[in-house]
Parts: sequence; C-alpha cells; structure tokens
Amino acid sequence: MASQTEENYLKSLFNLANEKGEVNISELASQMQVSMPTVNSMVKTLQKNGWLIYEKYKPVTLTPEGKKDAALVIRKHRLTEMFLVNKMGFGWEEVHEIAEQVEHIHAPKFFERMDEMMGYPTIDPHGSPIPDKLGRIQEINYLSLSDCKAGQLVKLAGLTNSSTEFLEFLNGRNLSLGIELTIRSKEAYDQSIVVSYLNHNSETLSEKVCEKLLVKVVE
Amino acid sequence: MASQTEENYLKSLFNLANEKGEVNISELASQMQVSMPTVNSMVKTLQKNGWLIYEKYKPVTLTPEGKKDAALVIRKHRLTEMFLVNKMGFGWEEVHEIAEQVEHIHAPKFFERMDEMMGYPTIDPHGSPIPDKLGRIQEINYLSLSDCKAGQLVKLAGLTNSSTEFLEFLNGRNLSLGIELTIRSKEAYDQSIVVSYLNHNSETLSEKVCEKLLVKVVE
DNA sequence: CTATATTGTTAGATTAATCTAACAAAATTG
DNA sequence: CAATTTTGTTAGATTAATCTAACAATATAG
Ligand SMILES: [Mn+2]
Ligand SMILES: [Mn+2]
Ligand SMILES: [Mn+2]
Ligand SMILES: [Mn+2]
Repeated sequence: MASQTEENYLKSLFNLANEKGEVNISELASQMQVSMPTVNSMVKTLQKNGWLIYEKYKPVTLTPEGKKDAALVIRKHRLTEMFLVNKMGFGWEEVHEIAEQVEHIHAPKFFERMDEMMGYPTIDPHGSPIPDKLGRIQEINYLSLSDCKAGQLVKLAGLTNSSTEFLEFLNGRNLSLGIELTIRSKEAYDQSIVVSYLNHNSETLSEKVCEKLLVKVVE
Repeated sequence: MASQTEENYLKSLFNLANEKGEVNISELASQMQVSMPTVNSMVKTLQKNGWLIYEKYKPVTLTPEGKKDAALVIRKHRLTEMFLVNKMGFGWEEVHEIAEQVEHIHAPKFFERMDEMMGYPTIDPHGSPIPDKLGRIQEINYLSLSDCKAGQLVKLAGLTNSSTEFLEFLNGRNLSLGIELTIRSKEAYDQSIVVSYLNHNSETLSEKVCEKLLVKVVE
C-alpha cells in the first residue's frame, strides 16, 4: 500500500505527464517542492514497487498500475472536495487543503459512502473530472474563454487553475460554475474580454483570467 | 504540531492515566504495540515537547498541555465517529478504524463543521463523552449493569469496551444505546442477568457482557 | 533479606524521507 | 563543435520511528 508520500508523488506524476506521458526529474522536484536527489531516490522506490519506469538520465513514465493508483488517489481527493462543498457547506476555495489530507485515508467504504450520498458525481467543485472506481478518467474537452469570440453565449464549466487566490478572485465577481456568460467584446490589443452575466452588465476579464476559465459554448 | 505518531501516544497516555495520572512504560508499550525501548525514546521526545514529565525509572505523567492536546485528539476521534454514524449512515461497529485515521487531520474547520452539523453532540456513538473545544471532558457516572438488581428498569447509556466483536454481539441481540432494559432476574451462581426489552422477552447476558454495559437507572 | 522476575535503559542497527556538496551527463548556445 | 548551462546522480549526513540484544534497576516472593 502506498504511503502518504508515495501517494503524493503518484498524483504529481499523473498530473505532470503530458501526451508523451514522460516526466522529468526536475519538474517533479519543483512540483513536489523537494530537491532533485530526493526525487532521484524516490523514483527508484516507486520503480521497485512497480509504479513507474526509470532509466538513468531519462524522464520517468508511470506504469498502468501507477496510473491507476494515481487516479484512485485523485478520485479520493475530488470526491472529498465535492463532499465538503455539497454536503458540508464549505466554499470551493476552502476545500483543497483539507482534501490534500483526507485523500490519504485508507477506508474504501468512507469514500464509497460519500460517492453514494452525492449521487455519484462526475466532476469536482472546480469542474475537474472524478476518476471512477477503476481509475478511469473521463476526458472532457472544454474550450478556454480566451479562445471565444464576441457575441458567443458560453457556460462556465471548469478551471485550469484552482488556487485559493484565483477562486477568491472569482468569488469577488460572483463567478461560479454553471453561470452563462455573454461575450460582449474582445479587445485586440490585450486580449481582454468584456462579459455580462447575472446582474453584472459589463465585467472586463484580463487574458490571464480568461485563459484559466473553461467554458462550453451554448450558442 | 504533534505528528500522527505523537497524537496516538498522547491518546494512549490519556486513556491509561488512572486516578494518580501515572502511566508505566510497559503499559504504554503494550497499549501502543511497540517495544519498551521505542516507548523510552518516545517519552523523551514527548517530554522535550512539553507534553509529559519523565524521570528515569519512574512512571510518566501528562502535563496540563499534554492532557489538553490528548483530549483534543480524542475530540476529533469521537466527533468523527458520531459524524460517520449520524450523517453518513455507518454502523457503530464500523467507525472506529476510520476515526483512527481521520483524527489526525489538521483542519479545525472540518471538525467544527461536523460538530455544527450534528448540533454539538456531547457523547459519541458508543456513549463516551466528547471533549469540548478547550479539551475539557465531562465526567459521566454511569452504573455497570453487573451492579444492578432484579426488578430495576435501566437505560443502556454506554460501554466500557467498544471492540468490533462486542458491538457485533450487541447488534445480534438488537441492543443499542437508549434501549430500556427490565432486569428480570440475576443468577447468584454466575452473576448472569436475564433482561427483557423491545420484543426480546428474556435474554440472558453473561457477567462478562454485563460488566461492559453502562446504564442509567430509570426506576 | 536474598534470589528471581519484571520493568526500564542503553547501545547500536534499520527504514523512510529528506537534505547539501560534489560530480557527471546532456542540452543549449554562440 | 566547444563552452557553458541545465539537468541528473552519487555520496554522505540527518531526523523520526522503529527494532533486538545486552545490561541495569526495581519489585516480588520465598
Ligand atoms: Mn484540489
Ligand atoms: Mn496529499
Ligand atoms: Mn473509537
Ligand atoms: Mn490514530
């Protein structure tokens, strides 16, 4: 069974793996906030336990088993976040740190019961997909708001970044998942976008913000 | 901040402390299921951190700080057990192992929210008191069923042992907290007691069982 | 009160997870 | 392509939590 530390490495590896599925030691070190020698010794351990493939001076790759176990930790994390928001009344900006701890609890029934109580949700409070019990993750292809055109009506569906600061920024403008945004205009100079929604008639969103907002086109 | 290991030692120390408040190294070792040298080195650490008083070859004593922090871990444990039973639908025999892990989560809001959702309960699912936010524990003086007399009407209020096996034994006889038991008779030879309750007309409970059942006398 | 048993301590080793310093390989750049 | 920068590895140390073996102090029991 994976230790808390190993579970955290698996999650980082899973999240860093791009199309090629490869992760560099230095990326992993910076993601995990540890030194490269620490990662070097940990990848050897993870390999010994069958979670990844490691060859000297090469980027590492998760094995199928590694991917599955990583996805199951992510599942625990996201189910927890959803439970904290939907069943315990927390704000979406408060749950990540708690989930970061709860995800390491070894008690399948605990998470199954959460899942059941919530009616088997497929996305977490930040719009990220919740892997299923077998560790399969449903790929969703949202569009970034920064790729939308003036005149479009879109629905806010996800975020590419869920930092507390960004979530609080969104709270401050009453922006939450599910809200429909009408794109009033787009400024060619700085790529900022003016949107209207709810009682907000013309809210200007910078490019930095727009590229972090994932939307579904409504019309 | 106490590590998970330290929190577990504090809890054991708190639970082992008798009237004199003293705990022997050997008791603690057997309670924690570790060797005496391990306890010896851990009590030095706990002392260094201000949680207990240790002198060579003497039993150890928790400091006020140690007692408080121990009670706060017990609080997290018992709030969790109550939450799992009352809000998540677990049986009282299923919750201890999960709470043993959840009690180590460092997130005051998480436990405060549980507390609030449950309306600030004062006892856990096994009838043990839940310490308050300051670590104060309310002393309850229940009577053991083995000290009751034939003819008495009593209400089941607590347990001196909450092992899964005992809880399953009680489940098998529909015995749960709050049930009123009429004491039909007491056998002088083996101290067994015959009780009636609900649709159970005459259930015989051995002395071993009776001494683990805590009751309040109704009449 | 002495012998024996129990309890507690010390010494030294182990494992997991981390670090820094030094060095080596690979990648980048002029 | 050679020099430099970046990335990765090795060596060796540290800390927390544990162990076994050996020994020492205290308690118990004839
Ligand atoms: Mn999160
Ligand atoms: Mn975590
Ligand atoms: Mn318990
Ligand atoms: Mn515990």
